[in-house]
Amino acid sequence: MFGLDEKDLRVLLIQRNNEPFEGRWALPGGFAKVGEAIEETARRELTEETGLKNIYLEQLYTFGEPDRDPREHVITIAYYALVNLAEHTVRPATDARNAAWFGIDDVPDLAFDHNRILYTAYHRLKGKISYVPIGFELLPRKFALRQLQQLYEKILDRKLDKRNFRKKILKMDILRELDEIETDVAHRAARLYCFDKQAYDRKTQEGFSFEL
Amino acid sequence: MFGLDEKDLRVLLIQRNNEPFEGRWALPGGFAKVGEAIEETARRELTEETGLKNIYLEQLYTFGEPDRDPREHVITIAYYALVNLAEHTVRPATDARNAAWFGIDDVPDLAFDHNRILYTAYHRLKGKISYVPIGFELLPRKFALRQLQQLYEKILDRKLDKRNFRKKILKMDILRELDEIETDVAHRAARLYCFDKQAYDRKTQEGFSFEL
DNA sequence: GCAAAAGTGTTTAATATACACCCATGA
DNA sequence: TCATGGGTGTATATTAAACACTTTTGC
Repeated sequence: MFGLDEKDLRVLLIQRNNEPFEGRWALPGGFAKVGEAIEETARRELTEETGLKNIYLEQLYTFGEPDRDPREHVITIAYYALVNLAEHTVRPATDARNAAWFGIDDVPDLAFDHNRILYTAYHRLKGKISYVPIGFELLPRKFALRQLQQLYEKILDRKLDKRNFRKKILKMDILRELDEIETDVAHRAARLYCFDKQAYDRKTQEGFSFEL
Repeated sequence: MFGLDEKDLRVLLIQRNNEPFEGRWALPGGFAKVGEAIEETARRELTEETGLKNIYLEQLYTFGEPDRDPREHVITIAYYALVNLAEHTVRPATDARNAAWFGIDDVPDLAFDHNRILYTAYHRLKGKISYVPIGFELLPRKFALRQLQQLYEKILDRKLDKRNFRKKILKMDILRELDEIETDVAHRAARLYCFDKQAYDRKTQEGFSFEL
């Protein structure tokens, strides 16, 4: 689960309170139930562990080496989720487990092969954000272009030119310019925009493809 | 499993001789063993059903809706494979099951949700072939540029300009020009090339990225 | 000699890149 | 009044697209 705050791309980790790897940080997750669609399992676990519903969720990859779990052969169908931290509060599970957001560059040694899973997810996010408009899932519904640009800069890990970035994204015609501006900023307030999914879907059907 | 002949992109199907869906065509596959890495399962099944080894194999997606299989809740971790039909002969499994190559546009109603799985695989192939050099897996080791172009035309399902295509692919410097030409063709023989994986890997490390 | 595909350059349009200043606002 | 980010345009370089003829070879 990825979230974005003013500074960093962050990942939600949960501290294990059972063996194996007791005390270690790990990705949130749990076991599937027979008769439950696997995406439902992912959503259920997500809600149980964070209280979040209706957020962006996508299957990542399935990990099935026999020694991933020291107890027995466990197959993990990994999903990743995107959430905007400004508008969703994570309410950790009731069962006393410690949950925390870690900056993507400050992630410790995790339980099992979770560092590898996380790396795979970050890699996917990095690749996908340039050709599918999923970045908006990490921002508040109404955002300034600066926020969008910083999001891309953080995830792609390189600087972008302000004028070129604005030109390109606005020319796509998939942002709706709102009659609102930022509040509570210590400088000139920026105009707010929101992602226009209808426009995006329509244009996509007509052959348009997002690219940044 | 995808293969390419002179005419078409083809898919290997196997006719079921057990319930459910007895007599229907289906994607090749089988059950995983506890203690076996899932990619190993895929490779083992591939070899058992076709005799093929050492071919390109990549995890596709995991399908886990509870009603996919009328008998019980089965989770399928789908892989797709690419093979060049000119240099590999498919030797169907010994157990009397019928196996055949179908043109991608002539695939019948398959067992289970296999049409959906196949569609997902085709979609992945179509998307991936433009930015990862996996197309070469479908061609003989030595090939003419015409063959490569036709491959792209078939998979992307649109015509490409001959001069522009050649310019672009040759400029990448990832093909090695061989001192050989085609034989047994009823017209002027074309120069043969092979994919230079070393060069590709080196250039990739230096920041190059394939795109067609 | 003819059918079939190989091989080859140039022009034009579109897109990407590089780059700097004035403006509005809150502290 | 100063610090901070908002907002804007142009020139240049790069890349993509469109387009047609001559050459080679086998039959």
